[in-house]
Amino acid sequence: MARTGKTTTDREGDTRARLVVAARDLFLEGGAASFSLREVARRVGLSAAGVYRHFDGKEALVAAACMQGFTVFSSYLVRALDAPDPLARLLATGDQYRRFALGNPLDYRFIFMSAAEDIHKGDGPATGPPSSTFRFLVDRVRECMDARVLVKADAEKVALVIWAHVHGLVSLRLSGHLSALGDDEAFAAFYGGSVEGLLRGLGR
Amino acid sequence: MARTGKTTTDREGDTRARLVVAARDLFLEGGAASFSLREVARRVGLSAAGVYRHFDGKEALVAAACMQGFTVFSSYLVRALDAPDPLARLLATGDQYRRFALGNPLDYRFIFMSAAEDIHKGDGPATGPPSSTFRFLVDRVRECMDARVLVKADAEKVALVIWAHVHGLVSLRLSGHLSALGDDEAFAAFYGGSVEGLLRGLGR
DNA sequence: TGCGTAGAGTGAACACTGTTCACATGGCGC
DNA sequence: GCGCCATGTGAACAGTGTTCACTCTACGCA
Repeated sequence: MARTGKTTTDREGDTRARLVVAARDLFLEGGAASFSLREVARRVGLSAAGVYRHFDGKEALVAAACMQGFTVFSSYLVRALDAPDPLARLLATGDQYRRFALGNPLDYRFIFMSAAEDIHKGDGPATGPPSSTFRFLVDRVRECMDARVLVKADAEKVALVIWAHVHGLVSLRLSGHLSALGDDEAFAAFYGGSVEGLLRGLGR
Repeated sequence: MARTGKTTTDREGDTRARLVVAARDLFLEGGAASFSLREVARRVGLSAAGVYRHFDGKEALVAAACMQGFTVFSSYLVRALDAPDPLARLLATGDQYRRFALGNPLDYRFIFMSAAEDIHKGDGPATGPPSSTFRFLVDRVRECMDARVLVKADAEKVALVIWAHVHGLVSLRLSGHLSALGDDEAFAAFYGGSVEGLLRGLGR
């Protein structure tokens, strides 16, 4: 059985890590459709069978490659904390979300647009990386409620509504259905007005 | 070159149609991942090479199979016209959209969650089946504006906002990220409240 | 009536893919 | 020094999409 946890020796961690970066490179080059375990092995100078010493199969390999997307995502989100007040931080959170999605479309697709069982399989409904970043949004919402800029309500449910709204805009954009809006800047403007309308309805 | 337009003889239309239904069956059984051109050919009693007399390749075959999803989608949407007044028709449109997505997840994924170039490739931004049904939503929005239940504004942009909101809720649900909400009925309730909040912000 | 042609369908082949198997090898602990 | 175990290998298997040269059959036309 392949080792899925932490590394034991330097050599093992070495080739495993090299497999992950090669897999990530290949994934970012052509997406999931043209992803090939054998090609990854080729780039690392390993036989195809050798990959199975480190990963349970193709799916596990691409999953490991995409896990790095979560780190990138977090690095975007955390910048929202620089904003001066609760409402600005909430809006900045959405802005960073949009920036991440448009700047890293393949990562975004994998994290938010594929069947979730593939990622955090078997766990409860509130586990896995997406939900850990979701808590970040809940905190921003609660902050706004405490500051009376949003009406008091179930912060988690309000956060879900905001998430769904932003995700809807962003994922339609990534799928090309909002291409009529123009370039990314025009989309950003549309996005801003849309979120504003939603927050208005949420009782500000 | 394979014939992509209308049928010429009965026999040709026959096997082409049989290929499409077999492809659709297979697609609905296992999704795009386990879809195989050879398996479709097998079910129809055709050699794999024979498929290329009717379709340009695997992608064209699954695209043709999924085109039927648009018909199903339209049959859902049109029921919204039974509602008595403009606002009810707008809300019913969203409801039917949600019902279609949850009842036909694979069709929904193909139509709204895959890269749009794969579907209406080469055409302008405002063509293809998704936009023809989008006009249905625009009409419902305009209807509401005429009846003063929504503030007058660019109906297309307001429709985009509503579409994105509903799509966000539905696609997060399909990806499993909203499973914490409970069963489909609980999700429907959440969905209703969410859309209500959005429309409130849109100036009702 | 016979002929030619165009389209439908075929099997074989090619170049891939993911996965498994028996086997080599090299470094580490006892 | 010996044995063990993780690491790695090549070969093989079953399957894939796609192409190619080849049949066969039905139809239009002289």
